[in-house]
Amino acid sequence: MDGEWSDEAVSSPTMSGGGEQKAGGEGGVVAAEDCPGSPVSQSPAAHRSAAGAAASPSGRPRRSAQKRVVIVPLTDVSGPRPKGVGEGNTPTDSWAWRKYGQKPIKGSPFPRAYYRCSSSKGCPARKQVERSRADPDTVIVTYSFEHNHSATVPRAQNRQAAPQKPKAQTCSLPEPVMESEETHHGIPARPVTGGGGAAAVEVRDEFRWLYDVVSVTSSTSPSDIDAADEMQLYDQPMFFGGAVVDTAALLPDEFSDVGLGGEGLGEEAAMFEGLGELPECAMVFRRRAGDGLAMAGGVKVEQPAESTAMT
DNA sequence: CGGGTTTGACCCGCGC
DNA sequence: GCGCGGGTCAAACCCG
Repeated sequence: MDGEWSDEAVSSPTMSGGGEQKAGGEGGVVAAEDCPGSPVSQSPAAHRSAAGAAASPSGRPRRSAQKRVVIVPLTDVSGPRPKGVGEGNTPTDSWAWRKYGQKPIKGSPFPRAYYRCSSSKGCPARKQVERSRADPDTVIVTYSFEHNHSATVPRAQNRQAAPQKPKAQTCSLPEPVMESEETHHGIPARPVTGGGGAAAVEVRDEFRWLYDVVSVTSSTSPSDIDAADEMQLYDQPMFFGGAVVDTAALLPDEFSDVGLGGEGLGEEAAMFEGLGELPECAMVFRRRAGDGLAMAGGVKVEQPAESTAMT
């Protein structure tokens, strides 16, 4: 149902059985799941053992941590990466992410990349980036654990992250981003102002590696994309022009059943509270909720039953 | 020199 | 008990 594949939902068999979720059709969507008051683990991923142990005893240990799922339309984020963007991520937000692994996921043509917060040594914050198999145009970013440090990283620190990755791999990508895709998703690249730019950029960076994959499948004029991308990401307030979709949409068909167009602002509100680590996203949510942007450039926040319950 | 990315291998948990 | 899949760590390489 609801598509909460994160947290425990992830472990649900649905996910595995899921086939391709036809995303609600929207693409730009950002869903975030805030965990109930889960205390941010101190160092869940510190060690594999820790990870295993940290996890829940009965459910999925490794993935059981609280997770926030953010779905972003590749188009929005997808950018040929102008140039100083890193491959995996850039802390466009206040944190710096370091890629520590990438693995192909069964059933998904796209690999999943794993990132850890490099802003702080002991920061347990983790993030997983993968393209939605249902909507290759969208990227699913799953945030796990919260940062145990202030998001305010001195620009100096960010600086390294921002300009980081010039790697040549980028050159191989023809740039998959297609403007049409936006339309395709129904996402008119909404400029959701609000400082969400960071998020967008962040996503874009992460997608870099995704682009590779995308490029293989589809190709578009890099120039156009580039321009468009920059415009969207830079000229505009930068945000995922995404529409609000339910996580379910991105999830396998099974999840697509959901239809929450925007139910609950209350949930979002609650989630915002827990979005300490996702300031940008939080803003977006708020915007959507308050302005009613809803699918336009909003973000859908999906919370686990627990969260909802607590709310 | 430091930081980050990439790739491979290893380990853990779950399902059958 | 075995197999599969997922997640993380470690080593090597590259770039700034």
